[in-house]
Amino acid sequence: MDSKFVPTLYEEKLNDFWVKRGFFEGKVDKAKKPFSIILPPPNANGSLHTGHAMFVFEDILIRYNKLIGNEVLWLLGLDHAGTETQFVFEKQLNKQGKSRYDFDRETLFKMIWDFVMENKGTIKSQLKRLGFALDWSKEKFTMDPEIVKVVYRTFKDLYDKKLVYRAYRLVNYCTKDGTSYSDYEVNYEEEAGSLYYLKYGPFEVATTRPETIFGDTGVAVHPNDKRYQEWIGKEVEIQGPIGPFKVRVVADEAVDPKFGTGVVKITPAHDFTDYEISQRQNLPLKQVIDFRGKLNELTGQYTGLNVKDARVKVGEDLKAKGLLIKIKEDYSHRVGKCYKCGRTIEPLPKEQWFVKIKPLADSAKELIEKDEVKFYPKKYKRQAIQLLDKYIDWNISRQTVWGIRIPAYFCKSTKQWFISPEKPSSCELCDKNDFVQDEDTFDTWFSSGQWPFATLETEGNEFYEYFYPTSVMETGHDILRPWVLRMIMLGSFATGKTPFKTVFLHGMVRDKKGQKMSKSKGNVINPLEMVDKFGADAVRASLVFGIKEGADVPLADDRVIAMRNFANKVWNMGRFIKINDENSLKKDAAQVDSKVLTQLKKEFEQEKKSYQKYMKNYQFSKAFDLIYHFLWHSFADIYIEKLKEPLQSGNIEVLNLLKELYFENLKLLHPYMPFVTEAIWQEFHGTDTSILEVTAVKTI
RNA sequence: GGGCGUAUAGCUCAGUUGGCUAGAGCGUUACAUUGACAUUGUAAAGGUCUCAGGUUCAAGUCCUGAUACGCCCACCA
Repeated sequence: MDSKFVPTLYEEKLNDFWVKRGFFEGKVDKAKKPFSIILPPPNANGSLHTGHAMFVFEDILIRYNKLIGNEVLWLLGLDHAGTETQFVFEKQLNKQGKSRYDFDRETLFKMIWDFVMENKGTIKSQLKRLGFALDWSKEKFTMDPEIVKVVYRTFKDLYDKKLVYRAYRLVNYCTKDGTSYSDYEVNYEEEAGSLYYLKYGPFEVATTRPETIFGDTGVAVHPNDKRYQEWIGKEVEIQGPIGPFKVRVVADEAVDPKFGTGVVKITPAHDFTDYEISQRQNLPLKQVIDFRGKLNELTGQYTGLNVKDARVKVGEDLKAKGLLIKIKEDYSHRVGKCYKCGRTIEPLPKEQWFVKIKPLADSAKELIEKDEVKFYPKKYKRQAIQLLDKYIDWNISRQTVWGIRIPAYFCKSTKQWFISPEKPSSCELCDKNDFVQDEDTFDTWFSSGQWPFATLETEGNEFYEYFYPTSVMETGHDILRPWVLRMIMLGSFATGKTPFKTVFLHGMVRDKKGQKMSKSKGNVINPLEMVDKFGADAVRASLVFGIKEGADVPLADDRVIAMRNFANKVWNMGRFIKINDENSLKKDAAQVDSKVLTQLKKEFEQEKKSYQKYMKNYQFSKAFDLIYHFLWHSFADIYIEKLKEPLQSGNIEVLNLLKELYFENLKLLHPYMPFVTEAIWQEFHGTDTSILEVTAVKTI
């Protein structure tokens, strides 16, 4: 054995060896207990980032379960990541001075498809470099035809059970990306604006958006506000920039009588609160801003102006007409921004497909409350329930080309929608064939929300029955709501079962100072560079060592170096034992105090017991800490030192005990540091053997 | 405004149902060793465990309150 463990000499070789031996190809084996994890599919639009390195927790679980003799499956998959990917791709196009409008739908789709296929390869090789024991023989992609079939089936089932409906309502629309988004793809930011106080018929109102005045269809006051009782229910005439118009005065609880004058102008088409009021009060909806973010033909001379310019112009013109009372400058308020491009989100009315959430959320809640799905760390159970309580209907339509096209067909003669995986041959109502397919694609989360059962189904019924529900869903706590909860909702809807028995949520990877990584801060670390420098074992272990489960973890050189040193220490323990193993048996060997051996055995038994307990409770950091301290500061620093002389003089009892306990510890350590442990194993037992072979494992 | 979380050594973090003479990694200091390992060993310095009350024989650990920071949710015309 070398005097140092050099990761680069082993990593690729061992990875190939594991794949070749098929250790992690999931098979139906009724004699064994199944243990399955579905990899949260990385977005196939770039390369691996530090967050993906946290999948190490899944690898620990998979390797541990393999070692204790379970049949494991860690299913590899990738996500097409609809709007995300299209956004990334369009940025590339823009660099070449082009835009998505330069291409027709089919061409654009094909271009993105090629782009994604290229990235898929990159990501897979990166996952492999981290030593992840995925089942490389069964790769899934969210746009695989078999997956799409399942997604279509779920959509139809939801529709048939009245849990999908089409509605014309306000959506979050990004006029730059040209698509609507769901509610939490909008980030609210504090922004300084101007608050305009307007003369508004008999009232005075305050607004940050005077340009929406053309879409006003009502004016609201609080029902108990004594100042305005006489007006409620009446129609009043308002002087506007392009002449007078009439609105109805309504009384609504949503109005805060203490804010401003206690009077609100209602623009149902361009403000969410106003939209809700209009629904309650039966006020008409009048769209005056189009999907490019410009004022439309209902705004007279303002037609074609973008929102920002129109705001200033309308303000000026109202002032000229004596309708502007005052402007409060530097008025700080919160504005919705597109989470991708940062542009202000425009609430616009649009016809879209929605999932009715309440029944789905209720059944998901029940599963969680009954612990059919368990959460680690435990605090997320309560958080999950709270989030489910607040879930609102889910807009699943996206106006992007890249995605799974919604299988909905509109019959132009009957004006009816039909849900069907393929274009219907004729209309059920009119017998004509006059269909047009919905242009939109599904929200990515609609397909990834079906991931566990959809992927397993494509492997056949027996396979599905064996591995579903999966054992653990391990992912970042940031996608509890958009992904984990949706999987529970859609999974239980489609299969009648929870898609996974346990949820384990890890924290975020930070830089060495504990700061969030971001391109603008320039503190982004590429995990693969760390692997190049220090080895995969070291990078993996550094993400686990000394960090409470679920907490954020700093990815820092000194932490990785410490783990590289540990790997080397373990290697050298083996080297020392091996050197003496080759000396072997002498008759005049030095004797040893048997108490030392008893003490060593006892310490090991305790270590093993605690290890098992920690692994069972998902306390990965503690289990690792245990091995770290036992191996380094007991086994090496105390026992090897104490037993050095007997060992070197050929005491076979000592040699055998040290060997046995050392190998046992390699097994315990293997889930955390697969490469160094396997490399050592092979140094002792030959390169055609593996620590992963069940025959090698007797005592964990 | 609602919810959650965190405050422990210079830095990054552990500390399970209260028993701690409070630990680890990195850093610092001294010494040792090229004898499995300098990616090493031995030892040392360094903490009124954010603050104020309370429960208890006993509190970093439980309760109440305060302060600071972080996250999630709702979103103000």
